Amino acid sequence: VMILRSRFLDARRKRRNFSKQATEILNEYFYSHLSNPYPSEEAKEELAKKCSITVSQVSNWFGNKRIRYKKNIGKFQEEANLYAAKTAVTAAH
Amino acid sequence: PEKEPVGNSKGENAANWLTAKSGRKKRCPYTKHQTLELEKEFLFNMYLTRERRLEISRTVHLTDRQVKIWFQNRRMKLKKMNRENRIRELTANFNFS
DNA sequence: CGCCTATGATTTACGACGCA
DNA sequence: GTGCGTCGTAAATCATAGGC
Repeated sequence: VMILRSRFLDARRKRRNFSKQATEILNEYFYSHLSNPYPSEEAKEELAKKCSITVSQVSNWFGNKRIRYKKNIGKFQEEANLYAAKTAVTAAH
Repeated sequence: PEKEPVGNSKGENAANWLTAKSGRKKRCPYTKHQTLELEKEFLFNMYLTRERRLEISRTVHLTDRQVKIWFQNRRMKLKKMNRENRIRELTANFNFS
């Protein structure tokens, strides 16, 4: 129990990158709303739940993503195409 | 409750978000000393009178607008910390109690 | 291992809106 | 009308995780 406790409390100190699945979900939303990538509070809550992160973390992620995307669209082109293709496939079925 | 609605109703309002907000002062990180003084004052009271604000702004060499905004931001930070601490306590209770 | 970049979080600064 | 409140955000910066 003590080990679990300390591990849990450490989790707030040490930053952890989000899981691959979480990043996947966030990117899917971002690139499928590229004309206006500003999720509502409700959408943020849903994304947070699906990604197992907090709403604040969702906000941080979108804030970082928007600024970094627009600072260098070229760098994200491949990623954009990838998710565009992915959502096109899921939409067709 | 849609915030940040610069006009924009429902429809397609394409790549306007890519437009940089220009004319804004560049963010300038405050010194340790400035932050410490502001934090001390915040501990004393979260809200400033005009008098106190002017006084502080002189001692830390910031404009009174900067001090006002710093307190606004600081209050938002505190609010966020409280929000997340409550959630953490609940989660901690669930794991081991 | 050290260096480097990607990434998540935090810090300034402001516009939009509310209220007294 | 003015002035300060919150809220959501842009943009820069910080801290460090992780890859090479």
